[in-house]
Amino acid sequence: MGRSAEILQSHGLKKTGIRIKVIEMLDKMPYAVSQPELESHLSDEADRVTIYRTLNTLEEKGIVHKVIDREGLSRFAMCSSGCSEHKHHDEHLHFQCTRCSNIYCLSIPVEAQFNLPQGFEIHQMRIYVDGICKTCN
Amino acid sequence: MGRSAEILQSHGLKKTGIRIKVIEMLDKMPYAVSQPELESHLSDEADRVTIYRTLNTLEEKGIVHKVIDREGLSRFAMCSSGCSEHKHHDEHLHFQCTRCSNIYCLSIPVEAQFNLPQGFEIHQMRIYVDGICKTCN
DNA sequence: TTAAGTGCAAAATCTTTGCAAATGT
DNA sequence: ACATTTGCAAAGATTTTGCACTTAA
Repeated sequence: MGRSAEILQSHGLKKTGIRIKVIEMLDKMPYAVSQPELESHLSDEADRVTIYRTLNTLEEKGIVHKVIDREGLSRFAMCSSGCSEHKHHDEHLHFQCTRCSNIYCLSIPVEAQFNLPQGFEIHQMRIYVDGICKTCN
Repeated sequence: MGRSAEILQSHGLKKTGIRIKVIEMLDKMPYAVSQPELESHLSDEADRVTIYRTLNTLEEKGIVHKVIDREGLSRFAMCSSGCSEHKHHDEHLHFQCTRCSNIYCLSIPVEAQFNLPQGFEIHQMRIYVDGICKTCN
């Protein structure tokens, strides 16, 4: 059984053709993929609505995570280990290239320091970096 | 002449009623305001389309800046000094409350350290913090 | 006076929902 | 067999565009 099928099975999801193809694509891509990108790769095999539903399901189960880009559009990437159904461990750094717009989820250690004003309580931090990616550079 | 009118004049924009009202509202609010919020405050005085166009114009001129929230929706806040027509100095910290969803643009010093992989070049960093704001706490 | 701004209608995107048909287990 | 998933159509939500009318300078 392939890695995609294993992932689905271990999360209690049916191993359908579309889910496997979506996971395989996200697994292969070094950056977060938008729904339109997925759609154009799967256009003859899957309906747009099914792709939306697949992505939502995979996100709910902690298999992929959604990254909102600079423009407010959703992009999806495989979760690193540490995500589960109800908690996304999503403290890595998101790098969006200003040239190709691709978002790379970089698993690098980040240290950040700041003092929130009185009364503010932090739960989670998300860091976005804009710049030029290794492919465009 | 009021502060809003002065801002418009100094950026070479006509001082229209709607623009003044939008700036006054953003100026008053301690957090970033969404288009729907503005719309409900101005519904009898301005068309939805005009609000969109006003916000875009003000953003282009460096008067307000747009913050994309967790859900990918746009919210707008007055720019701190340091923004100009072509460059938004937007390195402050964005705090979004998980309870009321309001986004506070906090002008506090932030120190962040990380090493990007070879070939990645940073231009700008954006930090988003999720948690509980001072009003909900 | 006249270039810019506004309102209305309509379109373009992106995303979700309802329901019947198809599919995985 | 049966609950889940899929496809299609339709609706929602957000944002943009076209064009005639209005307004600030």
